[in-house]
Amino acid sequence: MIDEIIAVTIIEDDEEIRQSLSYLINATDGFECISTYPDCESALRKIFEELPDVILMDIGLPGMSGIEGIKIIKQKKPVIDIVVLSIHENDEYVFDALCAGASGYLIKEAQPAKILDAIKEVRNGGAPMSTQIARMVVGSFKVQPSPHLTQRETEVLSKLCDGMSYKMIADKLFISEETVRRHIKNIYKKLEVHSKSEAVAKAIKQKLV
Amino acid sequence: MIDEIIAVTIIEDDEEIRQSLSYLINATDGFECISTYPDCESALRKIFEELPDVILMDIGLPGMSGIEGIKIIKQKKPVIDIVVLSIHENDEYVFDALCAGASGYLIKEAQPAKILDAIKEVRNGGAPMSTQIARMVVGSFKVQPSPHLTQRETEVLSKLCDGMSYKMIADKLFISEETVRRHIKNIYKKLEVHSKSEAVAKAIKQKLV
DNA sequence: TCCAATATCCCCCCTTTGGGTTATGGAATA
DNA sequence: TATTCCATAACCCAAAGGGGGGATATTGGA
Repeated sequence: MIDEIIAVTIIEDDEEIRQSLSYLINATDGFECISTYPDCESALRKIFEELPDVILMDIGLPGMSGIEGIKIIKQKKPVIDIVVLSIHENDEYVFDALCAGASGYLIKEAQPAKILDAIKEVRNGGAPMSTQIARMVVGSFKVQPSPHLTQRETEVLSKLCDGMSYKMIADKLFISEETVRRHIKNIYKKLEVHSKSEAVAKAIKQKLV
Repeated sequence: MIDEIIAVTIIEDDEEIRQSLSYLINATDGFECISTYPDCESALRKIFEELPDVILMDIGLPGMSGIEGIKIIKQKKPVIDIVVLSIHENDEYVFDALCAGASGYLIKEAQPAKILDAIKEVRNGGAPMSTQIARMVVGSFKVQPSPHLTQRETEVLSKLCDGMSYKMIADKLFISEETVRRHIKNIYKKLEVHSKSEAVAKAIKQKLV
């Protein structure tokens, strides 16, 4: 696996960047740039025959956005690893790109060696990212301190999130529907909400369940 | 900043690991291990006076779990960076640890140089992780293809997730409540759910909104 | 040109939910 | 020991939600 040549495709509208990346890749042992495209549309017509191992993908493309392109490629060929090339380190598109299926996220100013490392790393099952991006991603997991729910309340809330009605919850927990209502009233107070859907939304977003 | 010595605290129940890490850190320029603890309880009694820059934290501790410890430390002193040391690369606790506030996640078998790098990296705003872990984290963002909702339906669903009632949605979109009902019926069909809370839960989990 | 999808609206009927109030026994804690 | 918190339970009432019909207008393709 490590000995094999990694086939890379570049999708990038800036011709200079495209060519210098392509040159860099072809000049390095173990890498081959098998194709380059200035936009997603033209790339999508060909890459499913070419089947590169890794795609270096710009986000700010003319026509179809890189995000859309990633979605389509990953849906059709999930084995292709996609590494995003972005201009800014602190990019609002990071999460969109990862949600769409990108496995890595680099800034264009990254040194050539970093880019080659990233290609190798993504091929080995890693997720190459700049340090700032990694911290953003990790930071997105952090949950803010939430109001304290009792054990029973948490239990009830979790069943609410499963879509159960008061009656179903009552049966499941072997308590009366009235008690379920009581717990839910208390939950609403603590979460400062006034309906099931608000409670469910808050519970899921704040990972209360 | 870069010139300053990074103060490190180690929380780790295995004495051998604890001491060898401590030795490693103290033997390296730019690092100082200011304290070590075999469990969270004893650490929590002291670290808020010692104020280390970085804590290397084991997860599988006797008594209070590392996850709990991270929560408490980050709640009280968010500036302290916490890097988790775990035994297995493919650890089920990764997400719990990151949600609790950890900024990095390493395996204990990592080479000494990697550990020192990680401490430096986390101090520079990065999120040091092994490649497998990084891929897990990034992978958790990917959304699976979802049933197609029309633009109007997505709009209505998003307002449902905000906790709005049929009536409020109708007013907001300048349509009748009946039309809102109709859209919601169609949404339920497509999502295969039978209540607002189920729809909201599904929408948020699958990032439909 | 006609069909399918979409967005809009209306009806009926019954269940579920949300907010208010009150009460009791047990456990924890101050 | 006294007090507070928790889980349990009941009642009332008005509003909201959910499932079943059916109807009309627009739009964009096949």
